[in-house]
Amino acid sequence: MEELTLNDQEQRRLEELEILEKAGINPYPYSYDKTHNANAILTEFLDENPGLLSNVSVAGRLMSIRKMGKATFAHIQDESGKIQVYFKKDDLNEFYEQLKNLDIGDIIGVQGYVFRTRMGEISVHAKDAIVLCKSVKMLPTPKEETDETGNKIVHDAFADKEQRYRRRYLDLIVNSHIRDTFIKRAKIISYIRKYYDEKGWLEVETPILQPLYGGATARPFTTHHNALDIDLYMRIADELYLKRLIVGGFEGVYEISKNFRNEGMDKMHNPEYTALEIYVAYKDYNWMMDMTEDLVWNLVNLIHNKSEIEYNGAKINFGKPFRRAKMFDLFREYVGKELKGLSRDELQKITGEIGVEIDPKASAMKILDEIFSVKVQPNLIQPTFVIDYPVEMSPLAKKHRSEEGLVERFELFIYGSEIANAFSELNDPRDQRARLEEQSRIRAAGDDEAMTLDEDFLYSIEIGMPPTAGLGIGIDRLVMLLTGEKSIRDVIFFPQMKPEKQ
RNA sequence: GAUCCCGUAGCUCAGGUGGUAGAGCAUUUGACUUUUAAUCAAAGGGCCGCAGGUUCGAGUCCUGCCGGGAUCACCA
Repeated sequence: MEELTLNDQEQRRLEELEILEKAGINPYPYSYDKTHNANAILTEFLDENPGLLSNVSVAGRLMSIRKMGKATFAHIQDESGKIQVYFKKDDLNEFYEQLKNLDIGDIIGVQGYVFRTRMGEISVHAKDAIVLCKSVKMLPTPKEETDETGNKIVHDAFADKEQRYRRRYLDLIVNSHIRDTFIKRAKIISYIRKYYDEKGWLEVETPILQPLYGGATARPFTTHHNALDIDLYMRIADELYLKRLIVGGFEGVYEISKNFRNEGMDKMHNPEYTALEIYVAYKDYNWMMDMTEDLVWNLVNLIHNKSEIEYNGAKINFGKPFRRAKMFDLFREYVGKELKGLSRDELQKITGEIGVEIDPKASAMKILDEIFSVKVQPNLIQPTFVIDYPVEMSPLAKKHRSEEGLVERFELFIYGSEIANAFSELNDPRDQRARLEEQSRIRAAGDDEAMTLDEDFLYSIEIGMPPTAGLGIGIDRLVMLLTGEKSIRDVIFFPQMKPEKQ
């Protein structure tokens, strides 16, 4: 028990528990035969033929009780929704007496027939009922009202975000609509699996504990393996392992992986988050763009049954094809200047002119990145593939086939947020070694986010990787977009929170 | 990490210039055999986030700390 002292209501519930037991009732029985969920009853009931549901059993959590002497109405809530239950003293012997020992929050099973009340609500008339779990703590108790226009008004909603995140189970019980967000999340992930599996690509698992971390620029979590007495890092990306599998002969592999990044938290970042990465041999980034577009289009239609959605007041149209724009063209469009080929100092001068603040020590790459995120990115509301990045920004991407100084890379932006990142994967071992060595120099110069040099990965590239297209998608952000949620914490069941200190 | 705002009953919230802690819902008792934010009558329930300080007196003023939210910085 968290608290040593019980409040009066907790004490009372424990007393009720004992009363039930003394009456020979097990408040925690082992199973219950449930024939229907709440939603099934509501959809299957026919006023012309109520006999169809003359004997059903439902089970769920008591969410409201309205006692009227010798009759009692209650709502129980199961996974599918709520159903009203009607208890009539004459129809129930000892259970009606036990009703006074039940509270909101207890789980019960009810068997009886379905009917429509005078007030018009489809309800289960109880012939028998049983306690399935006695709750000994109070539940936050919102009340719902339906106004004349049919809108639901919730009173005293359990709205404290901190409590909602820390005690997600309460949030799920009481704010039942948030359940939908997580059901959609599960649908999205399972659709992605189906989409890839049907194409014959293999879902794989690669190490979360890695002796060297790589595949992205980010600070890792460090942990320690006792038997080996070595430090290990929790993965920041699975890219380097998935490419090893392509080297090994698989021609399409994907992983839906938890990545861990030791960085700040806010409504777009949780220290652990879910990424999808996929690598397909003999393909390039153009092909991957088509595939990404098709996948995202399908997901939007899966969730919304149409290809235009509204997010935070903005209409977003996923009609194919998505806009495709070269990075430096976007700079011309939104900054009004040609930034291609400019030196670091020239870029810095421009930041002053256009009012973008940068770290005075920032590299040319970082300055470009900063200008992009301040001046360009917020304008990319409609789905936009930004393509062809400077080589320095992308140490794992293949040099552009026709444009000097660029790589074949795209990122998909929607509502100003980066959803996907992909490239024609670099498979020239000489170039790959040179790029990672350059990263090591940057790292040695003090940028602890630059990539580490993974000799085994280089070895695998030296063995030879076929031409390959690779893609990463931030699943949490995609789910946010598709469910309309504004904070990553609302699409993760248990977001990271600071521990509460006494 | 920085700035601003917030923390009072199980939940949602009130508590001008400091003066014995409030409401609605929830809970308890009673009435009520088709109610629905059920209703009516009565009752119980609080380390006012934590710790200091100012004061005769602090929920209220000051300082520090803990937790949260928003914005910014880093990142996906």
